Amino acid sequence: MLSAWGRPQTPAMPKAPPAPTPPTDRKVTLGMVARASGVSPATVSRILNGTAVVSDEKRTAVDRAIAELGFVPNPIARGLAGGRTLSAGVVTQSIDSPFYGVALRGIEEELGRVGYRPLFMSGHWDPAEEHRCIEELLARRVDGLIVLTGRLGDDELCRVAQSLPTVITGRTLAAPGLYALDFDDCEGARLATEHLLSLGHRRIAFIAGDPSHPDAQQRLLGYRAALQTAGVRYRAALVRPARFFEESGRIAVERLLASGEPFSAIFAANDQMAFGAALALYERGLRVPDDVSLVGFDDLAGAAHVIPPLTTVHHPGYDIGRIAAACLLELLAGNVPSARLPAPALVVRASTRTAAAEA
Amino acid sequence: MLSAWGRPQTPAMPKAPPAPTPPTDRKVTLGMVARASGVSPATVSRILNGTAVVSDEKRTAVDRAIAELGFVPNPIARGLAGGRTLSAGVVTQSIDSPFYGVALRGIEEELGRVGYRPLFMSGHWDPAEEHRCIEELLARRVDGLIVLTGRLGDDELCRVAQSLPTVITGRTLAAPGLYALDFDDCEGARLATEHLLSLGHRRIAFIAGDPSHPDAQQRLLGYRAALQTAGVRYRAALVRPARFFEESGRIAVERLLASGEPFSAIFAANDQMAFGAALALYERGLRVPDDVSLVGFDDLAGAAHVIPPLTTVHHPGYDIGRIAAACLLELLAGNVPSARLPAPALVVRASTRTAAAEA
DNA sequence: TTGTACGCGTTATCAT
DNA sequence: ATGATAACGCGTACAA
Repeated sequence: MLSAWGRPQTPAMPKAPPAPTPPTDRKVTLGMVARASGVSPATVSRILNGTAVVSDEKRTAVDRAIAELGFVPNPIARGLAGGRTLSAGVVTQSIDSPFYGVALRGIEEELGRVGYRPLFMSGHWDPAEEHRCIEELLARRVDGLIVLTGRLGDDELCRVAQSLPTVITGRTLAAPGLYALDFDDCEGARLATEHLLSLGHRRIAFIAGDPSHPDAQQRLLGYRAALQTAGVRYRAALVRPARFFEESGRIAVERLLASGEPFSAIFAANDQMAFGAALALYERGLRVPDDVSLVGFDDLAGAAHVIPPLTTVHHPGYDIGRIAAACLLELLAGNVPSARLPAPALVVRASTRTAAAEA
Repeated sequence: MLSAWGRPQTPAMPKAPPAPTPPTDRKVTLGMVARASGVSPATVSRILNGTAVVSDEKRTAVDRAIAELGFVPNPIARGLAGGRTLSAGVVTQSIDSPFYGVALRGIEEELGRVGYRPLFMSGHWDPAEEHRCIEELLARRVDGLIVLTGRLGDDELCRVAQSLPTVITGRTLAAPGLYALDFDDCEGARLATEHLLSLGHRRIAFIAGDPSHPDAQQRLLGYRAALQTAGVRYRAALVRPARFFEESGRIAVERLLASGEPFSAIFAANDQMAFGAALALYERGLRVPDDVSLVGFDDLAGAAHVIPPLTTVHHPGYDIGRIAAACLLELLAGNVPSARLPAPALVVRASTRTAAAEA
């Protein structure tokens, strides 16, 4: 292995061929194909779309012409004439979000299987911006829409869905043209809290995320539900709002520490805040999990490789994207989707352990 | 702060208005605006595009009609007629890459300032796939192209640039219609290594990244250059290839440890591998920075919040995206871009310290 | 300054 | 089964 690095050598060329390079001249139109193969444009179109039965001889002639000229249909013209653009609008919250990123990948892959392309736009958790995104997407004549959670009103979503097949994640909602895919955040949070409780923790702090955020609300509910089931009193002083980023989680824990309120475990409403929480503890000389147990939520790609590897609730971003896209495709095909999201599952790693004897 | 969580209350509504909701009926065409305002379609078009001077009375009449009807120009039709789609193709490597993600955000923001939209496609570091992405983007008639690094041959890139304004990052290249934005990876790696050397480290391991990856090659060069300048012998046994992911970095360090080759510091060619390296050390009971100093490359969003906060080379992904987009816009406007990328800079955090006395 | 007429590349609706 | 012909919504010569 190392030898390739130790001594000079001819640069390792990537092994893919130097590009197939068909005559793919741009500007080859359907009309040119028609003329070249001695048929009418309509026939070429029919062959391309399988719209009608065409005689075999014409078909082969056209196929040959297409190959020889390197014809590529123009989606723009297709969109104008046929009303389909083979593209789907996707409203995400931030194109570089570590969680939604994998969802976008799922969407891209699933859509790509049938020639559809996603058009991504970021709403930044702002209803007004999300509204603008949708307007723009509508203007660009996307064939369908996927909205990843977001804060848009249910009513507006339903309105949009009337004119455009729409899949929404992160909420439960039913309307014509709309399909909702809800993840059970509450149950996930319950699992996380229950895990901590089963390890003997009783004073479990909760870094809650933005109170106006629907996911955050559900996770808080799950936390409270688990506490209640276990007969552990809910203490408002152990619950800290934050803003879903590392720094925010860190500050929340610093304040918690400063407040003097005792706790032996922390459940953060997402992994990023959990990372920040871990840092705050570290800076105070507190060790995870020996002094404080820590659980996150999302199971980001990095969660398995932080120190110590983070126990967290698996939030299947990739599947969410893939399934949302599959459902949109169903809607576009005139079918009624029936797919559902996987249930949340706890991933136990190294950031949690049994509680020391407690007061 | 906490009170909002502790007791029930009316749910905090996001403060944005419930959507402006103009009469925005879809299907309002330019022709309808023309009729409604008593002018010709051409005049409406001219007003929309500022193509010619129009009398004030007609202009106001048209503006009013546009507002009243809620007219939105159809980009599809615009694309067909005018040849411009107001969209730019972006070939990235993976839509969920932690590094390129912020670059995409930069692109999205910069392009959005002038009404342009990015069309993202993932090439997955495969020249054949990148080729397909470009074909698809060409078919969709994007006005320009941004390619984020990638492995496509220089020759093919130049060919594409002849028919489509193109900005490429991660290499130096000049051709008509093409603008290249190269980041000095070599210098960045030199800075990192130099930092370690200045702290007294002499046996510095290098987790190198994929040898076939251009960035990896440059970073190796920088590492060697710094060593040479300092008169420290290059040891092939301290250099380990890996694949730019956490797990890969972890395995590389495990092997390094198993090899028995002594070292007091590790420089990883990207942050993700550095995270993996830190984990491998942790699992062996080795502490960062007390036992081993660690430096990464990229300065990912998470680098400041891992334990301990990672010393790393700042790789300005956001700026790269923003600047690439700005350059493409220049190209589109017929100008010659001249922007350059910021120089690499070392960010010293808590993962490095002076070397203990060495053998 | 403004309007007319045509074209962009494709699909859809008629005929045949 | 196939071919004219008319949209699709807009930009742009060209003419006025």
